Amino acid sequence: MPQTGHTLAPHRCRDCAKAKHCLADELIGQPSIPPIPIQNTILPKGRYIYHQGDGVKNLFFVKSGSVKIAYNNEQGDQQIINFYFPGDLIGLAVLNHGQHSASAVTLEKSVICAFPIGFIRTHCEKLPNLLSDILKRCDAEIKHRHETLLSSHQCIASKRLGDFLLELIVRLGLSRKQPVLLHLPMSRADMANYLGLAPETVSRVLSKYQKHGLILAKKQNIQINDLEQLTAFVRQAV
Amino acid sequence: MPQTGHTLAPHRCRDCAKAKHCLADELIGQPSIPPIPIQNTILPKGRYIYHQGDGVKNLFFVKSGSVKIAYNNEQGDQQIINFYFPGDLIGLAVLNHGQHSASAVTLEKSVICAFPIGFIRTHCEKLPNLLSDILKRCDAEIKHRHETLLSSHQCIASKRLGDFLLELIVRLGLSRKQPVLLHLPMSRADMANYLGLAPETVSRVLSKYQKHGLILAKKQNIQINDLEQLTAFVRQAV
DNA sequence: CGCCCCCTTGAGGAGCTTCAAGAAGGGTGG
DNA sequence: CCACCCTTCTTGAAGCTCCTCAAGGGGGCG
Repeated sequence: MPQTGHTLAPHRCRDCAKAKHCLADELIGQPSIPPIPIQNTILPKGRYIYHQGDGVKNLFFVKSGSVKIAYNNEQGDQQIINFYFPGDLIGLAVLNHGQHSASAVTLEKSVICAFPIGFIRTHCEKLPNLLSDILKRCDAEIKHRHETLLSSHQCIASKRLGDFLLELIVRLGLSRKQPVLLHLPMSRADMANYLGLAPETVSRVLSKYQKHGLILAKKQNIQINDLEQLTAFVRQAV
Repeated sequence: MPQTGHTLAPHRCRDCAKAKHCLADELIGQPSIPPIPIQNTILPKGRYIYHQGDGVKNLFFVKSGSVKIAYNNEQGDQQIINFYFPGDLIGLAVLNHGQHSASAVTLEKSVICAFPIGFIRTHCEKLPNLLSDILKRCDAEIKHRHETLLSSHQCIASKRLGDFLLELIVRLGLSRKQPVLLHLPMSRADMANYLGLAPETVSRVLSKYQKHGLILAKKQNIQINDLEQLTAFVRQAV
């Protein structure tokens, strides 16, 4: 991790309130495993966790805040690959790789935990749950990328965006008690880039939803009034 | 590998004419490494090498022919992820994974070589070149997926298709002496699905290229008359 | 020889983008 | 604390790309 953030005091996983939702769950109370040399860092908005091309040294656990992963090609065009939220692990599908295929940037003030890859490699055989958890997350990640590609090739804008909102509700573990209050840490431009749309189109679709009473969109905050109807619309749409 | 193909006689890498372009290159003449239990199979057109959801047991090397990788969602929609040609390795980015995230199907009569993953895991530390070759291929694969996603979100049909043709020329190692003769083993529908277009659009773009004298399209066979102009067009297009 | 599938071509229209202008919100400096 | 600015978001109008629907052509295989 670059020296751009504020590094907190050295960290013991057994003291971490989030350990249950983290890789480290299994590591707690394993006397045979040495303490993990965790870097626990608090980063402001817009800070790079790593840059595309950097060597892969850590897996990163999002404790709070949110992160976008962005790929840049030689012409300077950007493609946002995915967004990450508390409980997510960043850097998967790169466990074998020499360098990061894209950059990771915080979308808001975030606390990020760094796990040295070397440690995971060394101890994964003693910790079968650790490995199987990583594999499960990898599988989900790859499936997600296939799904989004399929969706961006075959579905209209309002379905893609609706799917995105519904997915966020699930991933953020929001209560389904209505109205659902959804905070979007990314800009309209980021959402649009991720979904393969123009920012104006994202605005228009949200306005359309609002006109039908499904949601109430106030910049970064979306209040979802009718989850069933939104779900029904998304299911039925192409 | 399913029992749907014709399994050739047990195979020794040192006898394989393609070994130089294969994982096995380094394995030849290593007395400390036991012989690889290679399955060498000849498959007709349209045969599955593996199905989505199957357990991952092998990496597959394409010795001849071609293969498409296709993801199917629960609704039965399909997304073609990539195409593979002689010299390519299938099953990368899954070295860590329990099951295949998509299906692999031959596009024509093909000879496919199966490397047991377990063997690779066991011996990769004794064979640094083997591992670094795999990592290099993985990196290229991930970068390729980012590029295609970016392209399908930002570029018009004729650029996407032109890029695809130019990429195939490079990947197939075709001589750049004009006219370049390019054989497309996949159907128009497969190309369209991969590029996120309608089959009719693929036809129309090829016709447009032909009208401008850049290519001569005869079903599966494309004769590229003016590689420079095609490249120039693709570079300049959005 | 005939069937079938794939490819091609045309016409029409839907959906999204682009361009442009205005509104709203957050941050900064006086 | 207020005024200003700048960025981001919204909304409108026009235009273009691509899709859908439909019909015709060609090659391969039985």
